[in-house]
Amino acid sequence: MDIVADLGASRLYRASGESSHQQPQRWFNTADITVSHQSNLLKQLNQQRRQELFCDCSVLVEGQLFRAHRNVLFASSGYFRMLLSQSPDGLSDSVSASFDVFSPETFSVILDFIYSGQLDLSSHNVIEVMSAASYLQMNNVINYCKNFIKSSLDISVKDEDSERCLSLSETCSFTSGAGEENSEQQQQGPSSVSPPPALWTRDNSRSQSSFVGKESDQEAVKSNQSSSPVNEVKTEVDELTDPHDPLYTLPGSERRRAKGGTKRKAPNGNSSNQNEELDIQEARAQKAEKAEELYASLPTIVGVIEHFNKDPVMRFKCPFCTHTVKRKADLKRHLRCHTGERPYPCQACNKRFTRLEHLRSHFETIHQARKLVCRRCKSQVTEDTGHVVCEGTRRYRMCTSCLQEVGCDSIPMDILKGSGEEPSLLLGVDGEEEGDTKRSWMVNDDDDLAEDSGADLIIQQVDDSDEELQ
DNA sequence: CTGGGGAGGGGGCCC
DNA sequence: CGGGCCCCCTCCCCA
Repeated sequence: MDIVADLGASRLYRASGESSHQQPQRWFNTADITVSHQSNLLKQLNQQRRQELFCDCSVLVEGQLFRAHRNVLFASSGYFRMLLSQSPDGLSDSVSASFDVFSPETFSVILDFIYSGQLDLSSHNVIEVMSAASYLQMNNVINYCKNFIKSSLDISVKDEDSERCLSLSETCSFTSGAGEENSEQQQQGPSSVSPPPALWTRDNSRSQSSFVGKESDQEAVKSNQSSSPVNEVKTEVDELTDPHDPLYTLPGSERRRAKGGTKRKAPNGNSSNQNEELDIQEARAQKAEKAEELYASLPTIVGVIEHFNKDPVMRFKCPFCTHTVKRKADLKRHLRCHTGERPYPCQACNKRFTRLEHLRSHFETIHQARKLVCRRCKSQVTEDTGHVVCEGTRRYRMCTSCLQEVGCDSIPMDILKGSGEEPSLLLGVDGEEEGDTKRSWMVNDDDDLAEDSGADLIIQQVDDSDEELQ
């Protein structure tokens, strides 16, 4: 039976054994038969593996021996493909490959996937499986893990497709076809892998964000510089940089775009907005929780050895991308760009940051007018000559002459309503610091105004669950 | 349309 | 290991 059109939508087989240039006698669709055949074949192979029949290679993982078929491994893993093709006569029957970079349990999950198409993922093993898959260059497994993680983190699809929001199930099993991973699929990327239902569609649109482009570029460069098999696997960071917060947890470009697009969001007040806020907060809390879970479950296998000038250097590999860092703490910091976690909210404007230093910088620049530069003429000012101008929660300095030119009349003096208090620094519950339609202005000659007026930076690392609720 | 500046994000590394 | 600093990059806004 000759395959005429294989793997296409219509699997057409010729019943006769004629060569292709001859007229076919009859055609029939054998898609069902094919699926059934593949399934049976895989089942047979799996049985053989379990009974150690015809197993022609062995894999040693931390002392535990796994028997398998080299052709199956070859077909499933880029790593094994490389290994087997380097060896002149393939792997010998003796122990052929050994790994210490992941656990036997993890390899067992992957081997089961290779032989069954079933990937037994849980929140406890997903990172390790993903990292191992990265090492073994199994893009489809990586993609499933990414989807799994994404489904864990992507919990705020409340806008257009809230029904597709998925909470993290403790354990789930993704199913694919055979454990194949051909080069076509690698090139086609994630879209070529059948996604778990309802997990995929949304974020494909995000994959074109510029944030992703930036990182992808960087990673591409880095991976080119590395000879580590781990780093040869190009994963698409974007699917994981899954922002769910409408504003603050978006990756840079999108967030700014959203910020610019919705430019100055309306003051809070109506109930739908409040509900939305609550949703956002809830989503944030869940995201932070999942991020913590991820951090907690970070396995030691993220450590990889790279060689610089033949000196082995221990580095920690990001399970989401090809980036490696020297220190685990740096990896944790880096992971925030994947998890979207922003633990440092600005008390003045509620903007959130991934790092304390960014928050501090933002606060000093935006809310404390620390820059001794006239905003209008850009000239250097001193604490004495630079008058602090307040615009909403935003503060900056203007030199005396610019202030006179602009005229205090043109600067709407702030509506303090006689309270004598700083209006907009009262925890900025209006949200975005520039988001007020009713801008509050004031000129203050007190250089220490910011410090004295309750505008101190209150550093507060939150778990997202209960802050901003007041 | 374009270039400059501001703001934010991320990496490396020192303390 | 966390905090902090420096640097670089990107994006957006605005003149």
